[in-house]
Amino acid sequence: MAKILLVDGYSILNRGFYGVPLLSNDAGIYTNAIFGFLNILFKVLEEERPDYLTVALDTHAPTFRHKIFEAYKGTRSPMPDELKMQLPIIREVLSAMGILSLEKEGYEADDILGTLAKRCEKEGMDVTILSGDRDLLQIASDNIKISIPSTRGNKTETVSYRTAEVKEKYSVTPLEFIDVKALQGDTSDNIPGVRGIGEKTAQKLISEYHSLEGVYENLEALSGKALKQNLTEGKESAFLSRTLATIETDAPIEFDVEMARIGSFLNPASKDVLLKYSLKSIIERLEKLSVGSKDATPEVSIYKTGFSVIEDFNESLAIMEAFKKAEKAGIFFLKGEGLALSFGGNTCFLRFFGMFTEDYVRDFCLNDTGSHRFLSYRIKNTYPVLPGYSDELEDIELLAYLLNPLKGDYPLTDLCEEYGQRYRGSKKDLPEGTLEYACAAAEESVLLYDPLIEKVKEKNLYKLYREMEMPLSHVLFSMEKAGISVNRDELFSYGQNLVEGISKLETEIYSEAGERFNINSPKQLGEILFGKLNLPGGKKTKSGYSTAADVLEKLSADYPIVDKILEFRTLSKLKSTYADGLLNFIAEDGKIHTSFNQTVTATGRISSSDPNLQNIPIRTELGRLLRKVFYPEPGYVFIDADYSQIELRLMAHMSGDEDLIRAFREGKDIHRSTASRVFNKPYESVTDMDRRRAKAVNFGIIYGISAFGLSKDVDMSVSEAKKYIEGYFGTYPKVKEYLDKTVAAAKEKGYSETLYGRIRPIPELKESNFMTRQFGERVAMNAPIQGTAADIMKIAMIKIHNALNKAGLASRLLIQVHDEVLIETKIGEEEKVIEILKKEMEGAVELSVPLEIDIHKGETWFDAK
DNA sequence: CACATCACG
DNA sequence: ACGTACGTGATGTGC
Repeated sequence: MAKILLVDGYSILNRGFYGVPLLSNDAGIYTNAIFGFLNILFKVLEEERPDYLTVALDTHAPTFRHKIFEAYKGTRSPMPDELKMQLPIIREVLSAMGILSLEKEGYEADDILGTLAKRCEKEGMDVTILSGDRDLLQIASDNIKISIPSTRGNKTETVSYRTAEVKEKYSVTPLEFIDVKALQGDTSDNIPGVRGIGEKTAQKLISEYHSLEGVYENLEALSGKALKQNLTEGKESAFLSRTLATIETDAPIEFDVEMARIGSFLNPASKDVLLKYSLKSIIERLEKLSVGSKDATPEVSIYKTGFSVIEDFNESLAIMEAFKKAEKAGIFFLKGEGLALSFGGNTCFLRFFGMFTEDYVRDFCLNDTGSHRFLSYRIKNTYPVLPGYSDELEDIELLAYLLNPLKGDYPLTDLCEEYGQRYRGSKKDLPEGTLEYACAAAEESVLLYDPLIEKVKEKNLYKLYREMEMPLSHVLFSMEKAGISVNRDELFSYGQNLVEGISKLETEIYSEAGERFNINSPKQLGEILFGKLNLPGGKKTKSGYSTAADVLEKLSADYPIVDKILEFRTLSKLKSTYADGLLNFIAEDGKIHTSFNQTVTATGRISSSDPNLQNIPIRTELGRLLRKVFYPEPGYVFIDADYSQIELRLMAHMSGDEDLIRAFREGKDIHRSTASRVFNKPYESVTDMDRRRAKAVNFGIIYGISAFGLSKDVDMSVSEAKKYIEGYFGTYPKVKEYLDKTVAAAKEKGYSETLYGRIRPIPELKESNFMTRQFGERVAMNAPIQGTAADIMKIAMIKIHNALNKAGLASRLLIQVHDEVLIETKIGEEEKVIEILKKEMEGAVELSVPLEIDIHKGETWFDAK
């Protein structure tokens, strides 16, 4: 049964004040009441182990009940200043500790407690009210327990009352207790009662007659003249007192029990606050505090796989301690669930519960991890519980990726099979995201680390791993966590604006086709265009006609329907993938947090998914407008930096071609320069057409040249394209030489290599199929270029991240798009950020050609490009 | 689940 | 004679 602890804030604070000698911190602020309050609270938390906790406070305005009693003012004894000054502090402390506190103008804390208690009881919860006085006894029931602390010496004991205990002690029911108070009065609560009637008499009368009405109906039967007279004179006061004494149980309080769920009391904020008030001993106590219900699940459960799940605070802490001391241990964090640890041959899952939370683990369990190796699988996802980055962290997935980047994914079962380790989940991989999977990941991180690291060292990939991929994983984590702000309304209306165009084109297409069909179906579209309408350019794919853009573009001039189809495609792409698609990814913080994948691409590039922020439109005007919905946080601007022609510069460097190198050193427009040399024209006389063709050739060179590909791109004949390529190689013979050499080396070694030793196996080179082998050759030419560019950007990102941190700047890396980075820049830090970008990107590596970047600043991503 | 298409570098 | 440019990820269709 779920359990809630409701605390009468000021009454416990009062208890604390009088129970603890006056203490003040260095600043002369008294904190003894806070100290006493927290100690009583923790004591009860440990005893009761509730799931939920709420503290009720009084506002300082007069309450409804007291307003009707005119003598309100002046009767309450003044609060000592030393206590009064602690009232705001308790709010600060509770808030920092993440404890829900409630107050409502016009209501006393009692009313809040009574209301919440009854409401929670109705929902089937077990309720404990912690209060310093007995007013709350009227709320007691079988499910509502009133706990009243009493401090004797150093010890705090609590006395608890449910219905039975109230009856036993006071001989009245909880409800009758109101009437007792109505007769007896309560000076501290400004309840007058009946003059001359004290506790004993009041109890006796109500236990006999059960109510004020009962007492007055039987007035004649009472013995004692004075008593009768007192009662008669005090009748009006008695009934008024009852109103005053009755605690409201239906106050209009907004309360969702989940707001009250107990989390981690100890976090950076609460630690700061507690230190500020010299309450260090509270921090120590919190570190040992064990709270949280154990009702719901057993402390330890064991899966068939043999992994155990721990849900006991003390045991979790003990395991964490042992874990920290282990020389080598596996760790795998499962968001919202807990974490799997594996060391000393044992693997278990510590489930988050109570105050054993993500924050708690990071800030207090793993704060000082010394020099122990923590091994993980995709450690980026475990960084949330790790306090910082160190060279002692390891990631077996990155190791496996470096050894063979072709796979794209690295399931634990595969790795186990490849490196001869047992896998507890039998042959099939355990379902991802489960506690068992997490355990297996932690365990296999330990088992697979040695064989993997050995292989990595053997293949000279260690430096790449240690100095590039591991530090980068931390940078990527930081980027993912930061996220990029998106204006939801603007994104939505961007999508709405597309709808009109889409439906207009739709009807036009239907009318020109003479029938309705699914334009998004290439199959149906092909039938209409090439079957029914008989357009030229028939079959192409195995499943029928090709309706790809390059095919349709050739027809668009002659057939208006084709142009409309192309526009329809553009618009529906923007709508479904970008407008609608991105809306689904806006998190509660108003940001999109993409995943930057580090083990996906064959070349060493990073990829982005869920959503992909590396393919946000830019090439067309309409698409580009989408970038206006990406904006920096208030007080920040975007600064975007992109490498200029990095791949061609690398081609110049790696081939060593003097003419190409010179062109870059002289700062020439590289496509124009290429055109000038290849077509034998003065630089100034190069036409746009010349330049466009040269640009296409340059791209071809990077992609692994083929005449057919080039001919398709620039719409010329294959033989013409061949001539262009020959012309290019004639002009830049070292490039030709380099490409030939690169392919030959790849054929011999079976893989290509970047400047930094990153390898890409190319099994296609050994295939008998000519086509496949050709493909392998293009890959062999492209991978070192694309891969080296990726390496350089990775180096730059690490340096940028570290430089920003080291300079103490608030600006941060948000997005990487292969040759571009986007920095959310704090206003005022622009110059420093630009300086860092220039230094770290252009200076990431020394080549025979300069590396240059273009920098743009803007209020949105649109403006920053 | 494969395929076609198209968004980016 | 073959029939392609390199690297990604998301969407919608249709088997």
